[in-house]
Amino acid sequence: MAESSKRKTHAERVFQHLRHQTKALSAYQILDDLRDQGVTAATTVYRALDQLVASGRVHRIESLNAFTVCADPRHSETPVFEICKECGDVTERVGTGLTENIASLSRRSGFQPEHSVIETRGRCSACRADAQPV
Amino acid sequence: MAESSKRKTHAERVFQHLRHQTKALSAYQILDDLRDQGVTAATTVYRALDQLVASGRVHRIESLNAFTVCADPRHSETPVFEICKECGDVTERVGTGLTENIASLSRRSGFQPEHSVIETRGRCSACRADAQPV
DNA sequence: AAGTTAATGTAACTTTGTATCACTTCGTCG
DNA sequence: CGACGAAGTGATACAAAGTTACATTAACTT
Repeated sequence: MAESSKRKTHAERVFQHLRHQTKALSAYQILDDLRDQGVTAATTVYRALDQLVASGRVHRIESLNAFTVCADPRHSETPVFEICKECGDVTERVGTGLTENIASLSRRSGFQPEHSVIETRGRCSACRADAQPV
Repeated sequence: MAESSKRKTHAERVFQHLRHQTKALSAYQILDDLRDQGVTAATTVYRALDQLVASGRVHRIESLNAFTVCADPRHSETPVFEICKECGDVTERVGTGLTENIASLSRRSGFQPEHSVIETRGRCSACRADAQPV
């Protein structure tokens, strides 16, 4: 296997696995899914997730105790996660001015924000369409 | 005891206890604190918290797995919780237009929000003052 | 080859949350 | 009054989420 000298770490495997999901996965779910790729320890999964979150490639969804890939690691705006309570899909939205909104609130209260979490639960457009009355 | 026929439930004790805190408490912390008032089961604490959250008297802080009283159960705006990473105090702020902000984002994406969580981690004004350089 | 560091594993453990079933308390209604 | 049902509580066991401590292996350096 000459060409790809990239060492494949478990962190990379975790990332790749998350990329192919539309839902956020819990650490233990990831562990289960990756057992056949040689990931056997919860510790390892958590370490991988720590790195990935620290490097901004993955987000933790606090209200689900779960993880999902970052849609676009380049921007710095605080993202909003839309969590559909029917299908469970998680969608990241960015660039909404919410960061500034929170920051301005903080200016008033004297609080210095460093990291914000915005998660909203509801129904995604697909599920709304499905549930349309006759 | 004629006048107050109110039976004191554990839910009420949990609420009263939370009222006197500046930090959010975990369910098990509450359990420990209320043992001397006869609360002995985690189940009971969780049941109490379920009720209190459902009735809007208590909020769950997702990023802490902890609970705090609602500052003002009357309004319907989505609150922002400021969590100081130094002293741990949690402060609820309301009336910032964030609800509308998220709603307008949703209008674009077709998502129908029902409940939002906004939590921001940083330093409160008191801790900033303490840490002021010479 | 030896030494160092990064990656992984094992195992035990803590914290957080739920399920089940039993028991008590209390109001209500006949 | 007494039966009955609903609400409140507890004990126990368990499941899920997360951490700690320490050993081991793979890889990189010199």
